[in-house]
Amino acid sequence: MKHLFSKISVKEKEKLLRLLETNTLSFPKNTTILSSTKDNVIGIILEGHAQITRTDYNGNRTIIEELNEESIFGTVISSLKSNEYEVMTKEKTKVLIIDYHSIINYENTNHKYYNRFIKNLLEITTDIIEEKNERIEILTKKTIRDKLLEYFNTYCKKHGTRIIYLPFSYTDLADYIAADRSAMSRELGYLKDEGFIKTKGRRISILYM
Amino acid sequence: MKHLFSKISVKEKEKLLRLLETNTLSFPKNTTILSSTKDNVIGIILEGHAQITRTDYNGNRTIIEELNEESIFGTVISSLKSNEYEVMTKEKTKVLIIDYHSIINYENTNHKYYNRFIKNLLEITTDIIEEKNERIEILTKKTIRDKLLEYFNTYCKKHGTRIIYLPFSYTDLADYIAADRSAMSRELGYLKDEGFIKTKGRRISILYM
DNA sequence: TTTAAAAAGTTGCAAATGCAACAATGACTT
DNA sequence: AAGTCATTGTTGCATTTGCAACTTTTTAAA
Repeated sequence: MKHLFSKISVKEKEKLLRLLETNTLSFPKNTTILSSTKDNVIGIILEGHAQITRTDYNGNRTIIEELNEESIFGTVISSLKSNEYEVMTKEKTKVLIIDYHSIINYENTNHKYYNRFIKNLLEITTDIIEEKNERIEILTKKTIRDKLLEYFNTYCKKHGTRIIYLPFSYTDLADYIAADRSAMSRELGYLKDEGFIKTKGRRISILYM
Repeated sequence: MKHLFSKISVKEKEKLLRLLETNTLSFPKNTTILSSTKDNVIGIILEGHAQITRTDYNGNRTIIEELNEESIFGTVISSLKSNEYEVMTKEKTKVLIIDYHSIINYENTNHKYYNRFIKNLLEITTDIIEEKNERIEILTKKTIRDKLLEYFNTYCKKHGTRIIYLPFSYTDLADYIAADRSAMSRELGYLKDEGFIKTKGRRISILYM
């Protein structure tokens, strides 16, 4: 992921943060940083570790995203508007919060670093769109098998490989493709039986084609 | 949708387009403008009318998006990278194509209108992310009923109303929520029977709570 | 090393859905 | 007004999937 402050010096960064509506906040472990804000904000993890989680009406909590140092999150980026989502610290965490409107409404176009910042943000948002498109492509497939194959294809194309190292657990994969975990497990079993894939832990080898 | 050239004068716009790698192209009716480009480009319809379509392996073509004057499309925005997609003119159409990398790599930060352009583009991309998030929210629901209800809720919240005027056909809605059209039709029937909604053509009234 | 807690695999079964085929309605054209 | 084409509604049936409940395996913690 591109960085919000790339090509901006530490001094310029400090100036920039003074121009915008920002807050540097520290949170203890297991605290909610953000939940369903109407305000559009962008947050950056300065130190520590947090997670975006979702709690559905059954009370099941799933982890949507891991946030480590330099990770970016926010209402502009994720769908934090729904009250099912929250950003929660997993350890003592320092966060920089920037009001999105103060970014957009700031009008002095002479500040080089401000313009660079906007451009960095643009690059990040286009990357995010690409990720979302990939996921939508998967989610619109009608069977679990097709969802899995689409996931495998996208992964392999991107990494130029036939061996997949899942970046998360199978439980998370089931969430990602919006399928029941046990049903997905069953489907993976079929794919193995039919000789399309081979797995060892979170390593999946693609054998077809 | 925000406009790519808002707050940029006609003269500035012309200067800008000379700075960037752009092409103004005219296409006759029923011609393919773009299909699965490796290049990242942004296109703007200057005159005419086109459609983003998708043709699946069965040969079924669906319309993904209507493009009218000032509409923006492109590999950065839609998932045009898959060869299932293409942008096709429905009448004689004039298009402005801008190379995405020439936008990002241009480094002279003194041009006010260039910076404004980047900012406009940023606003557009964040809007797009929001749209994609909404769709993902729908697509991750496990039943057609839940998908429909999520669609209704999002629509109503956004428009502040209990009456929905579908912006497209039921056939398209089925595509949007990734469900079989007849199965969706059946589910809408149940929702009517149970008194949750009432429909008249493409107007849907929400009766529950 | 033991213990606890996640994660992953398995399976029967009921429910939801896709598919196919066709009827009905509505919109548009000549 | 007739005819064509797209959209919408309907229904039987086979398939897929979610769900629940339980086992096995893996990982992390004490």
